[in-house]
Amino acid sequence: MMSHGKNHVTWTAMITGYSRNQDPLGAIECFRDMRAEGIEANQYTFPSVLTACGEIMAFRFAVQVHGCIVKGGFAANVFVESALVDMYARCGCLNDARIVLESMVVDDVVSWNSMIVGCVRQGFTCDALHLFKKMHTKNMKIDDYTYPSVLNCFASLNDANSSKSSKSVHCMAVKTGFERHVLVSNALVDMYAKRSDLSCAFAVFGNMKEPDVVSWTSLITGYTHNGAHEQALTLFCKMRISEIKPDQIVTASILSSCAELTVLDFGQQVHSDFIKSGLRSSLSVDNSLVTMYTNCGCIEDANKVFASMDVKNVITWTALIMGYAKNGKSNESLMFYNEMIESGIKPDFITFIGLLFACSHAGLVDQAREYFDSMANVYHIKPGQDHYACMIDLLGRSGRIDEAVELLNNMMVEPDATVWKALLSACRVHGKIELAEKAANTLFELEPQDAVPYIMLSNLYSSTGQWEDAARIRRLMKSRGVSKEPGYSWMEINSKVYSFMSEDRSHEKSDLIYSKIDEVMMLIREAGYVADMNFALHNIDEEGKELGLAYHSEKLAVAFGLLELPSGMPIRIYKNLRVCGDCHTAMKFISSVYGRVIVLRDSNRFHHFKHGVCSCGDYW
DNA sequence: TTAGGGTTAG
Repeated sequence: MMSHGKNHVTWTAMITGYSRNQDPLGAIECFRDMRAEGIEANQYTFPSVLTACGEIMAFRFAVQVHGCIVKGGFAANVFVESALVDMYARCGCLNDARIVLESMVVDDVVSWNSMIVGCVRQGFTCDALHLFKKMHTKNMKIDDYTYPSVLNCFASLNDANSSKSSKSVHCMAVKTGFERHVLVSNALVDMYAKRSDLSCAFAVFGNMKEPDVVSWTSLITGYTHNGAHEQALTLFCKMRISEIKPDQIVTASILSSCAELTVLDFGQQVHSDFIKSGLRSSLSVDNSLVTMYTNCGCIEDANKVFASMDVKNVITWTALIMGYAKNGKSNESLMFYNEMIESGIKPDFITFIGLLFACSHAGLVDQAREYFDSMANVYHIKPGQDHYACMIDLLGRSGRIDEAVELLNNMMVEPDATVWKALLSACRVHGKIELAEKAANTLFELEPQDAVPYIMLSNLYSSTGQWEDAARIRRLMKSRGVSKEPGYSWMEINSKVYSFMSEDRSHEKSDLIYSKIDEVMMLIREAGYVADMNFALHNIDEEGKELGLAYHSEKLAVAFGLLELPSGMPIRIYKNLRVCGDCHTAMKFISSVYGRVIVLRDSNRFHHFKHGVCSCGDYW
């Protein structure tokens, strides 16, 4: 008897409804109720319920459904079979999916598409491509669902060997007219962007009649992943002009570029526009916001976002751990790590980079050792070059050079340039010339065009008065055509960016800035500042050296800030290289003499100067 | 019944 007057058509309509409205649990419940009522499912019911199972990977229930299908005699229906392939593929059971696929009498394009997607999702790109080739040789129909999955394979196979094949598939799509489908062009833009072929990505994008938010996102993240963050921001603005509304995905992506560029104004605007849009926030948007705010030195705002999050994952916690460490709050950073573990979330490869970074900037050698050992022992994560570099940096800074060397010699993998640079930098701090020479020579071979080791070694010679050796290294550098990235500082005042090079006189208010510096230097000298000649690296007389130090880019910037910003307002300065020791000391004095908060973000971390003290505890 | 874009790292 049919209860409530429902027949199998009504039940099927309900199940399909739940399934289409992305309520897989509802669909499965409904299917159960239908069975409990004694009503048999048919070839229309099974595909819907199988889709729901695949959606939430309800594998065991799905196997029972498969049993019903066989018993009910629906196993030879092509719709049911393709739904089975899709369900098994989504549940990660590629073998079961393959068994169903191979038992089918007809070559059904939907089933083959599902199989290909399943392989791609599980990372079996070669199998996916093999299936695609087979479809081609069998002369099967290839449709607008097939292309995106296949192109996705080439997106993840970013090697030179697959370049030709990826272009052939693109040609096929053009010849067969499928390139005109938005999903296919989007997959093409994404594929080229992920293969770092931005000109091809841009060409496909440019040919699109109506690029949608996905097309824009693919292009924007292409620029982001290739380090072209400014261009990513420009594209985002163009997207807004063309009246495409940003969604969660593109918002998360652009905020990560804002974080990278530390453009707080832009990031805040993206944040408020997103709130105004009325879209619900997502985990990735919130994660990007936490990173953006901590990277811009706004711990409070990052905290607000963090506190508002109902769901947090390892990325959220890692962003916070890293953010606090960068802002000189290592103890809080480690506290968050403990909270993360207590909440049952496991750290990953990157979490440990953050942890070691935190330890490194607080001089917590023993604790770092414990974390480092726990990586392999507790979490079975193999330490990478970055982790070794952090440890060597940490040991070096705390004067344990021998332990640093020992760690380097016992590495499980061949040390790369990152690790040698950490050792070289440790030598710089502790004046270990011989070891520094060894590290620098290794680096000259590993990365001959990198200016950093030349500069470091030359500076080390200068600081010990070995001017001849310093000059020799500079000549060597010049003869090899290596050029140094010039140091500069910049600041944003009323949405305008002002940048300064060392001894820069190009600014329109140059005279005022230089007289302000003279005043600053005089006042801080009275307060006890003494120039640190270790950082004056020219073989000139003492007075000349001191003048050179006074005109470092960050000092020019702070003088400009004192002139332009009302008293009581913090002065925020960004620098592309690490702050020098002398400037660091000077900033402390300036913060106390002028009663100003100075926030200086260098290439490594934040320094918050207040009342003569820096948040880094002079350890950076 | 099948398809596309994302978040943490010196």
